[in-house]
Amino acid sequence: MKLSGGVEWALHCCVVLSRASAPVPSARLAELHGVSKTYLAKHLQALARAGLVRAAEGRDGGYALTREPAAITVLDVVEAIDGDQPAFRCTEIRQQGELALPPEECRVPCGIARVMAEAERSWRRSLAGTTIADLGASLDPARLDRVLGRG
Amino acid sequence: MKLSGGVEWALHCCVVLSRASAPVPSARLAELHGVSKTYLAKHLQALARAGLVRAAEGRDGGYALTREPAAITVLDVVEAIDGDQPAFRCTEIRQQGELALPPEECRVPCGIARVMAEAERSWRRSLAGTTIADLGASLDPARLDRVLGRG
DNA sequence: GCGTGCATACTCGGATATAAGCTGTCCGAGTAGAGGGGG
DNA sequence: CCCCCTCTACTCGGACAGCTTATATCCGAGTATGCACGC
Repeated sequence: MKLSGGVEWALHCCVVLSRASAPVPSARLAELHGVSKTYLAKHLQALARAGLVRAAEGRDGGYALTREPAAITVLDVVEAIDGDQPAFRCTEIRQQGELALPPEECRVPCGIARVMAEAERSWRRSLAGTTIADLGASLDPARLDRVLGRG
Repeated sequence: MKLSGGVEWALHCCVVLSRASAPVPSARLAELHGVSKTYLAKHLQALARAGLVRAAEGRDGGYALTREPAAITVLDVVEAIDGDQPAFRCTEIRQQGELALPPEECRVPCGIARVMAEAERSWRRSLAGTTIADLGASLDPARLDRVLGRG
């Protein structure tokens, strides 16, 4: 199991945006973090599709958060980048092969699927317990504006 | 994020092995579940490398569990198939680019990495709370032996 | 009748092709702002 | 002095290759069993 590397980039970008006083272009965000500009742009598009950020076009445009940082959880960002499909997908093996169960015994979900789903719920609940505001608390807005202003 | 499809196969196989009275060949396990024989064999090798099952060679050989089913957790199987590396790997973005932090401020792990690691711990803890014995409770050993005996 | 040796068929194990998804890149469409000209 | 038009430069957005990883497969090495033979 591997999480897309873009998740880390997107989280750092959201933290920066939460403390920025004006929209920040995607190329600028890439420079701030030392990552690929074009590839980061792709992930920012995903954040925009999920409704977490809004793109301002034209000169002096860029990305900005659509909500208060305290209203955006880490889970929101992870799902925007990595998709909201569960990591484990039950293929109903219990109904296949020689050991197949009759359909009347398959009204309730497979026990294996239940365990995996419950674990993912724990994972999501944990991620939803931290917001962008929490992560951005240690970032000095003055320092950010100074770095952004020079650009 | 996507979990290897082999995890589901491996879990079902472990449940069968926990209720079987003799070693079961990999080809037989594949027929029981209606999946690819050769590919399942690959995953069973992974279980053997992890020490969860033991392969008996030669005629009437096959796979058997090495421990009591109650001593094998779902997490053990997941890590055997999918690897024990964390899904999120911090690349220390905070130390790269124009917004890089000085090394003396990076003694403690990055806040983002901490959140992701804690979520994975919750996920693993949940998976470790169920054993193969729990999953196999609903499988009738008599029926299994009947299906295996016909082979 | 019993022990031994052998042939056999069955098992696993690793090395090998194929497909999918993530990673990374490029160029075109659209827009907000700045500057110049006219009223 | 104010308003309007144009022009430019900058932004995003989707379409296009490269590469690592997961998926699926094949064939060879090794071994426990069953049988035949000799004692």
